[in-house]
Amino acid sequence: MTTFDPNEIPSRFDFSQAQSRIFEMWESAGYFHAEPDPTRQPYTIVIPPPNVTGALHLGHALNNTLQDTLIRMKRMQGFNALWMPGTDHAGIATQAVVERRLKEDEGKTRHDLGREELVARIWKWKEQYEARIIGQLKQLGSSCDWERLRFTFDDVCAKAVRHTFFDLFKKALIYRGKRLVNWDTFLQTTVSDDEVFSKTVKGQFWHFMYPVIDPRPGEPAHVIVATTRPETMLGDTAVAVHPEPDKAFDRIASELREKLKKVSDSEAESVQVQIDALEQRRNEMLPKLEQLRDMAIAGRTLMLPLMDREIPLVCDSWAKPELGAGCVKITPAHDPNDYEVARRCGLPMINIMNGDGTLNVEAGKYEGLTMKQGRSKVVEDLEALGLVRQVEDREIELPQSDRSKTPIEPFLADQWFVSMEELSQSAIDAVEDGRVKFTPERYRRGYLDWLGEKRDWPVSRQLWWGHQIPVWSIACDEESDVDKIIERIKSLSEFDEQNTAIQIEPSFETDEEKRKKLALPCATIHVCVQSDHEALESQLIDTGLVRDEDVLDTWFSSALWPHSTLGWPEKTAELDYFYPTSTLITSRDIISLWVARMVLMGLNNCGDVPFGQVYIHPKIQDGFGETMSKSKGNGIDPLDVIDKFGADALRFGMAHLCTETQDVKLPVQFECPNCGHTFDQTKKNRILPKLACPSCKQEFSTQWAETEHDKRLPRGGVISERFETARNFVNKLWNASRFAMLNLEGYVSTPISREDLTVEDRWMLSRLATVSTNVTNHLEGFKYGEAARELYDFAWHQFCSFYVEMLKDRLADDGLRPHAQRMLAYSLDCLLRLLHPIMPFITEEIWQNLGRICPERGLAEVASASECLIVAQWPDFDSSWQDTEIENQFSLYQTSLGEIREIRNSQNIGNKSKVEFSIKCEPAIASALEPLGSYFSRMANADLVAMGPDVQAPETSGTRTNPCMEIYVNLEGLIDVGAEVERLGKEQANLEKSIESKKRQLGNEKFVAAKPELADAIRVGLVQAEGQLATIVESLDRLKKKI
RNA sequence: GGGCGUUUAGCUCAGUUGGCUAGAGCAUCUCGUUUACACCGAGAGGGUCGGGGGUUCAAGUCCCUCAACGCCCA
Repeated sequence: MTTFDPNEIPSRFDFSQAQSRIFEMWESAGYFHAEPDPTRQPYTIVIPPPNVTGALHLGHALNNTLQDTLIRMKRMQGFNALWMPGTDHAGIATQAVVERRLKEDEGKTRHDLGREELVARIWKWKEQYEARIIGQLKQLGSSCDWERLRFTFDDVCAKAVRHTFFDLFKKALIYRGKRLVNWDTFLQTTVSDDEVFSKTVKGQFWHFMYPVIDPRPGEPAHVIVATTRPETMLGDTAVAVHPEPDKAFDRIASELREKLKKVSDSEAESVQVQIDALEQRRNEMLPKLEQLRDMAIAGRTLMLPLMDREIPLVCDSWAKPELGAGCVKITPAHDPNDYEVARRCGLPMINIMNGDGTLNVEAGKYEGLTMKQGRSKVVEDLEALGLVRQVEDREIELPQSDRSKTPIEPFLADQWFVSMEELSQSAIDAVEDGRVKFTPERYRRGYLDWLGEKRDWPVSRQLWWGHQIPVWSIACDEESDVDKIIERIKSLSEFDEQNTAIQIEPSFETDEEKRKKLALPCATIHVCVQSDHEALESQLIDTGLVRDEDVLDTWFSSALWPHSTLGWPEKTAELDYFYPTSTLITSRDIISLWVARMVLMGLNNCGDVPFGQVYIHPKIQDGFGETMSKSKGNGIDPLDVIDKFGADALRFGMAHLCTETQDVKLPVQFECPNCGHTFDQTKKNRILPKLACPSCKQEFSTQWAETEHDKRLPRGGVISERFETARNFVNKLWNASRFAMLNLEGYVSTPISREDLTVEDRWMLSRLATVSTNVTNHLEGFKYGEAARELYDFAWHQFCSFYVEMLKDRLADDGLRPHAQRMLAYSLDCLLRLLHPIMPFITEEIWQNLGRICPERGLAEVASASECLIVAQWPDFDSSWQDTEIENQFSLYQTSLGEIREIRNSQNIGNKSKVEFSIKCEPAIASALEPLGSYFSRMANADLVAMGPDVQAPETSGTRTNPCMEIYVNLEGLIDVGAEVERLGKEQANLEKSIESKKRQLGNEKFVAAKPELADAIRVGLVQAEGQLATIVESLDRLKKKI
C-alpha cells in the first residue's frame, strides 16, 4: 500500500483479512521473541500446555486471552517479556483417543499393533492436533515466543524428566510398592483418583452365609456378610466384626440425638425414625455381635465357601454394627477399605483378577471368566449350597474411569510412588511464607489442604505413550543373591556411581514359607540410570535386568514445565534469566494436580519457586450453569466465534466476563447457516442431529448428524450472542478512528503547550490519565473485567460521545483545526495503546493507518510513533494531568446537556427544531460552564441565551433542576403541558422523598455526632434539594395555570 | 459428609473499607437517517438486592439461620 486514502476505509473492520496479515507482520518482525538480556527486566509466563488430545475450546480461549493481555501490557511497559508456549502429551487421554479410533476404524487393539507402531500412530495424531492447536492460538492473537515451542514429550523435556526421576530415586523419594490402584480394565492401566468419577447405578445387595468352623455350643453355625460385588468373595481373606459394638451403637445414637436438636421440624421426624430403628436394632443385634466379637478374639475361623479356604474372624472398626449384618467380608486386593483392614490386621492379600478384567488362577474353578460372569456363577453356586440368605435391590455408587467410561476395578499392582512428605512440605512453606501468591486468595486453602494430606503420588501408568520409567530390575530368589547381583552390576564396565542408583525392594510377602510356596522373589533390585548412558543400559539388559514397561504419569512431566522449557537441567542462559517465571494463569481444577506439583518440583530441581503469582480465572459454563463439553453438545468452538465476531471481539468478551467469581454463565445459541438467524440452545435441542430454524424453517445439521441425509444438510454453528456487545465495540472504535482519519488531512505535528489547551482538551487528558492508571492497576491485579468495563465506558461514552463530537466544531474552524487535529491524533493514539493488550488486531490496524497520516505525535514533545503498536510504550501519565476541578467542570456541562435532551425528548421536540434555554445559577457555576456553552448547539440543538443568578424563568418552559442550577428550556409554542406536569410531579415526589430521608438522618443525634463531615455534606444536599423543590413547585404552578 | 462459591432489572453481570434516589450491556418502548458508526444517536420504563432473624444512627454491603443452584474433595 503506497498511497493511503482515508476515504477508502470501509465502515466495518474487515477482521478476517486483517488478523492473519497483522499476526504475520508481528511474528516476522520478531516481536514475540525474547532473548536473555541482563540490562532489562524479564517478565515471564509459561502457558498451561494444552493437551494434544483435541482442539481448543472456549475455556482455552479465556485462559490464553488473559495470558496474552498481560504479556502484551508488560511488553509495552518495557519488560523483556517471554510467553513460553507448548503442548502436553497427555498420556492416557491421547492414547485412549487413538486406541478408540483404532478400534472403530480398523477393529484392532493396541496389542495387534505393538508398542512401537502404536506410539508412531500417536505421534502422527500429535502432529496433527498440535498444528491445529497452535493455529487456534495464533488466530486468537497469542504473542507467544513461537521459536521456543516445547512439547512435554520432546527431547528437552524428556531429559528433564529423566534427571528428575534419577534424582528422586537416588534420594529414595521414589520407591516401588504394591498398592491398591484404580484399574481401568478396558485400557488396562491404572488411572489416578482424579480420573475417576462415580455413577449411581441400580444393583443388588447380597447376604451370604459363611460357615463357622467348629462352633462352640451356643455359637452360631454361620456368619452373615453382605456385598454388592459377590465375585470378590473368591479373594476374601477374613470377615471382620466391630471390636466394641456397644460403644459404636452409643456413638451413633448420640450423634443422631445431637442432630435432632438442630434440624428443622420437617426433618426431625425422619431423624426420630432413624433413632428408633437404631434402638430396635441394638436390642436385637448387640448380643449377637458381641458374641461374634468374642469368637474373633478366641480365634474362631470360618470356611470360605466355594474356595474351601479357612479364613479368620477378626476385629476391626471398619465393620459397621449399624449396617447390614454387622459383619463385613474382607477382600484386601479388591477393595480400598478392605485393603486398609488387611494392613491393620496383617491379613494376606489375594489378587483374583488379571489386568484384562478376567479372573485368574487364584479364583480356582472360576478362572478365565470375566468379573461379571464370575458374579452370576458365584451367586448361582452359593444358591445351590443354600448359602444365599437374602437379596436386596439397592442403588450403588459405582466408580467409573473418566477415560474409558467403564467401571473401575480396585486392583493390587506394583507401582512407583513419589514420596510426598518432604516435597509437599516445601510447597506448603512456599505459599505460607508468601513466595507464591494466589489470586483470588481463597484458592490458597485448597492448595494447602491438599498438600497437607501428603499422600504419596503414584506415578506409574501402564501405557505406551509417555516417558518410560528409567529403571531396570531383576528379582532375587535368595537373600544371598542380592549382594552377588549388586556386585555384578557394579563391576560392569560402564557402571559409574554418579549416574547410577540402586534400590532394593524387599518382598511384599513377609511370610517366608508362603513366599516360597508362591514362588515369590525374596527381593527385587532396581537400577535407575541417568540419561545418555545407553551403553550401561545394554549391559544391564545383558546381565538379565529388564526395563520397567510402564510410563510416567503425564503430570510428572508437566510438573517440570516452568524449568524444563527453559532448558533445565542444562544451565542455560534462559534458565538463569527467565526463571523463576512471573505469573501463572490457569483454572482452578488443576491447582492440586498441576500447580502444587510445579511448586514442589521447581523447589526440588531449581531451589526456587517456579512463579511468584498464580492467577486462577473463572470457568465458563453454558446458560444452564453446566460445564461446556462436546459430549453434551453445548461446547462453543472459539474459531466459530472468531469467524463470526472476530478475534478482538472474542478477546474483549472474554476479558469482560472475567470477574472474581468462580463460574461464568454464557448462554449458547445455534446459528442457522441458511438465514443467519440465531436462537437459544436448550437441553432438548442440543442433542438433536438436525434442527429446523424457527425463522426460515429450513433444516440444518449439528455435531450429532450421523445419517447421510442429515450430514448433507448445512452445518449450523454454536455461538453466543454475548459477543455482540464486544463486536459492536470494535465497530465503534473502528468508526471513531475512521472519522479521525477523515479529518486529519493537512495534519502538522507541533508540540502542544498546556496553556493552549481548552477545557475539553484538559478534560480528555485528565480522563486519559485516570483511565490509564486505573487500567494498569486493574490488569496488574488480574481484574480483567474491570479493565474492560472502564475502557469500554471511556472509549464509547467519553471519547466518542463527547470529545470527538466536540472536536467536530473545532475541526470545521480553520483557525482551530490544526490544534484540534493534534489533540485528536494524540488522544486516539493513547486510547489505542490502552486497548491494545485486550484487542490487539484492530488497534494495530488503526495504528498502522494513523501512522501513515500522522507519523509524529505527542503533546509537549512530538516524536515518531512506534512502527508497531505491539511495541509502543504503555501510557504512563504524570499524575498532574489528573484534574478533578476540570472533571467537575465538565460534568456540569454533561449534566445540563442531559437535562436539556430530556426535556426535548419528553416534549417530543424533533431534532430539527432549535430550542433556546437559560440557566439560573451562581456566578462561579456560570463561569465554569461559559467555555463549553457553545457546544449545546451541536450536542442538543439548543442555544444558551442567558446564564447567571438573575435569570428568570420564561413564561412557558420545561424546567429541570440539579444541585447546581435550574434549567429552563423555552417552550413557547412547543409545549405539551400534560407531559411536563407529569414529569415535574415525579421529580417533586423524588425530591420530597430525598428531603425527608436527609432530614431523618440529620435529626439523628448519634449520626451527626459520629460522622460530622458526612452530616455537613447532607446538610448542604438538603439545602440544595429544598431549592430544587421550590423551583419545581413554582414551575408546576405556572404550568397548571396554563391548563 | 467436608470445603469453596453463587443467588441484585426479562437475560448476563458490576457494586471497593457498611454512608445514594442501587448501576452497565443485551432485550423492551418512544423519537431520530444533523456527511464516523443503524454493529448508530437521543431518551424512557423496569429491581421491597433468594427467605427469615440480628448488629448498627445507617445493611445490597457485617453476623446468624434457612432454601436453591454450581464446582472441588471424600
